[in-house]
Amino acid sequence: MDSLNLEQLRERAGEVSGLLKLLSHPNRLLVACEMMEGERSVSQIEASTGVKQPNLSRDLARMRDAGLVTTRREAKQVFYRLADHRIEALMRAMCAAFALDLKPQLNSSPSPANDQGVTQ
Amino acid sequence: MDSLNLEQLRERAGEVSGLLKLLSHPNRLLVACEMMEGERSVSQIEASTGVKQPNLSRDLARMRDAGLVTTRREAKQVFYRLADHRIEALMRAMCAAFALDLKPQLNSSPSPANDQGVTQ
DNA sequence: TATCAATTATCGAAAATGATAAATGTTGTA
DNA sequence: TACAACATTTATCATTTTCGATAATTGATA
Repeated sequence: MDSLNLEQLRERAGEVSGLLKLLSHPNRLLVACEMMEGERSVSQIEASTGVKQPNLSRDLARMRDAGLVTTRREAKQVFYRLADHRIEALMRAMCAAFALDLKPQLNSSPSPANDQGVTQ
Repeated sequence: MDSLNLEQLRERAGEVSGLLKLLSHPNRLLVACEMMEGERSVSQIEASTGVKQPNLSRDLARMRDAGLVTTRREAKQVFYRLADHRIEALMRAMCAAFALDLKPQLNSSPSPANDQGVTQ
């Protein structure tokens, strides 16, 4: 029960997997999570994630090209924000599935669904 | 609001992004979706997804190594099933986010959240 | 041993990655 | 204007990983 329509997914497999690919690297995943809190400048993201600027910029460009984020320039700084609410929804679901806290405060379930020891 | 705990994610970014990577290829995404309906033999998956056997086997091995699927042998055939309920939850959320039907019958929302034109 | 199912091995092409250097664009200031 | 300082982007490179395709191998059954 509760399975996908395979025919439908076949058509959109490229599109969907392409978006997933953008979240399938530690750096970009961190970047996306950082932007869950709202608009961030490149330097802010660099500082909080530790990703080096040139690579960060390249990753952000990929996300931008995919329509996942939008940008706004203010003086010297460029601010990025998540443009795709599908990604936000997906990330929230991801947090729930992988028992990642949302805001530091909220931590209802101790550690459900974390007994698989998955590595890569 | 509703953002991730960055510190926590940093520790698990590799683990989580590694699992996402397994869904970030059209073939493996289709394979995972096929298994949402239940246990499937390799030949069944090959037939329904169109992925050629050697590559399919390699992809299934990756998923197995990641603990995402488990196998059961019955005579000549090997049956695969999703072993990770986190992935199931994630995929259901993905369907919701990307407006992918669950079972062919159910199609409540016409096409919400599909106006971004994401390609990559 | 013949046959079917699945896995493993191998190959070349394409893409991703981290690192470094160079080039933009923007602002303030002499 | 010219120029320095800052933020970001683009270019480049070597290395690694991934991909599709093909061939060879293993495992199970009759």
